Amino acid sequence: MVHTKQPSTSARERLLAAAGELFYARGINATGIDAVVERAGVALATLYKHFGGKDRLVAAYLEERDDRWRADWEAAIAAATTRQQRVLAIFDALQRWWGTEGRYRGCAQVDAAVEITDADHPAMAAIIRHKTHLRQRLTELAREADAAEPEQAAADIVVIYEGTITALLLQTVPDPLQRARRLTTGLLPTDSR
Amino acid sequence: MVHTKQPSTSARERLLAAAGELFYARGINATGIDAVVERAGVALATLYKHFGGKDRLVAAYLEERDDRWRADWEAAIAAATTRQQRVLAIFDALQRWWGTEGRYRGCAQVDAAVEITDADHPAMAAIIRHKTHLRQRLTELAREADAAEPEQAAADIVVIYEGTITALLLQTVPDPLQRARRLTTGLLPTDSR
DNA sequence: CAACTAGTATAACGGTCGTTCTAGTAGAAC
DNA sequence: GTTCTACTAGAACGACCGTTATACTAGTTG
Repeated sequence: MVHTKQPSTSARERLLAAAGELFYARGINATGIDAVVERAGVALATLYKHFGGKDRLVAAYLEERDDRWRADWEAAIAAATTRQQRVLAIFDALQRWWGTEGRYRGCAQVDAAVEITDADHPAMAAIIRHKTHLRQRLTELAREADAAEPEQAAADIVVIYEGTITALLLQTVPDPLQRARRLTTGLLPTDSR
Repeated sequence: MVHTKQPSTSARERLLAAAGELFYARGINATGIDAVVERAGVALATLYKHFGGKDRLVAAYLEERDDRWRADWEAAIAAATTRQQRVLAIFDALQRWWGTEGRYRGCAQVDAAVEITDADHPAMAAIIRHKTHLRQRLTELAREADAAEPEQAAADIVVIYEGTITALLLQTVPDPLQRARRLTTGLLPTDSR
């Protein structure tokens, strides 16, 4: 049989897309390399050519997701009208992801941190990178919103943010996003507009 | 019921102890049944005799941990001096667990919810049971502390609590426990004692 | 004594895991 | 026209997975 059709997207992109769907939906450890390859419609050797192994594919999956998250978050920040709402925009972005995912499974980086126990795993760097940026960007936003202690406010918001994600995952609490916005608002000076 | 309590203490208990250590430290999916059996110093058939399979062993592991958590939490509540501090006692108990675990891996029930995707898994009931009790008990404590809306306060505290656990796991934030106590205190009326 | 119980040790089952290897094809570049 | 690149299909690997089965031991109990 002749297989002349050239794929519209590159093999690497389709591998990342397949890995993104399967790792997030079924978990990293429960998802075999064969399943990723099959969903991507790609040869097994191509995966090893591009990523060298499962561990590095997992790391790439987390970084790709981080990139997308940052873009969506920044979009939500840009759409906010007040400096206070720019801080709250993280929950707008979270709400969007929560509603968009086929079945919400929480933060991919946190999930990975739960599944991976080896500290030397290449995915660890991606997890730390994601959470470090989260805190730094929130600190900037809190400072712009005239928070008395921007670093402290940002750290508090991180706690609230992580709790919101878990609450959305477990469905243990009604309206966690609304709660998070209210709790966060209490940490910021009232908007001068 | 003819099946009265036999003095079969060691085998079952040692299986639960081994499962508790391995599942929590290495994750559920990454821990094989053989490793549990080996650590427990027990025959493989004994595991199947008592639990019928891995899924039910996982569920038993989560329930055993929930029992221990409740006991420690209640002890922390009993040790608190004011009604406000009785609400905050959940963070005393959390701090104790965080400091006691060899290596803290977050809430076992949340970790299990991340690893398990099948909604029919017997462990799901244990997870829901744990989180439901959490909210109900917090509601009682908030009511006793004269919170204006005990259910709402308890739900807020759950969000803060879950966020604290994730923050402790990822070490992404300084002093999450202190933060949680301060945020929670803001949700309660000042103590009249 | 005989039956039952709880436990032991060991082997085998079909299946999946991540990884490596061989061999081949289509198209672009030199 | 040959080489190079990106990809394909498929097989094989040793290891481990959860589960089941067989056969045996020791202590209790009727």
